[in-house]
Amino acid sequence: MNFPEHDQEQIIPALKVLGEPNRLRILCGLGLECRPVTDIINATGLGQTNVSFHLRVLREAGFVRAERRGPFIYYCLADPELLRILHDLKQWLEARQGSASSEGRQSREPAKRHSALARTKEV
Amino acid sequence: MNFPEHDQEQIIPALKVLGEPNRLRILCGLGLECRPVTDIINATGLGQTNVSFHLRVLREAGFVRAERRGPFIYYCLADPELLRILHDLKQWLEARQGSASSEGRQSREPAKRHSALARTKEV
DNA sequence: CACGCATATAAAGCAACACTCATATTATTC
DNA sequence: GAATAATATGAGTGTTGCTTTATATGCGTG
Repeated sequence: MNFPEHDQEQIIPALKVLGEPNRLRILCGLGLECRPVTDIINATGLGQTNVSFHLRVLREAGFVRAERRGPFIYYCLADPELLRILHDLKQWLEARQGSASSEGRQSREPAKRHSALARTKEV
Repeated sequence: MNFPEHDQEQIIPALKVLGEPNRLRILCGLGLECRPVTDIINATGLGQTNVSFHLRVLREAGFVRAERRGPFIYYCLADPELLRILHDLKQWLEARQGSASSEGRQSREPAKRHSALARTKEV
């Protein structure tokens, strides 16, 4: 599978939106039930203005829907299927956690002199 | 499906790493083939230092592997399966694009007086 | 229609992060 | 081992974006 730039540009805004802790918290906190903003404020402990800000971002990205009922505005997950995708990502990360031979740097092997034969080594 | 905070914290760093355009470009540009840094620099047109910076982030996040071959350091996708997950996300976004009744704001309906019956309306 | 509650918007402050410049490290070749 | 190529690291700068303070809008009730 390959991933042309056109497709990349399509998913980047979504990744940016999802990559913010408070925003993801709000999103996942919604679950399947619609909730008024006040509930979200209480559940997260964030400021009203801040929640409103993040909800706007989530709304404009199409992750949540908003509908007014009387004086309240209820927010809902636009499509619970999104959680499945996030779940897939989590699974993948967990799976990699075990098999990651070198998690970034190191490889504290005895340096293994460059013998012109063993020309490949992890960094 | 629900998504506890513990799981959220797990995927947020990954989302942050993937949500940066140049980084995603580097990652997807790798595809399945291992490439020396110079190739990446040429392919992307980014500065050497900048590419090196992003490669470090990708490496520490476990998205790419690095191995030295002589004077070059080759970078590889750690697991092509990741592209499948990104592809899923793209599919989901495309699917939503069509069905998104209100893409953020508006709903320019005739305001429909709050008749105590029709108490629900999109925002 | 004035008041109160629920939520949104605007503007300003501040922190995180991407990018660049200068320099260091590691490996190869002569 | 000095010179050169490939890549990494560190410090400084600018931008993006989260947060907050202040204010506005919309809806229900008396």
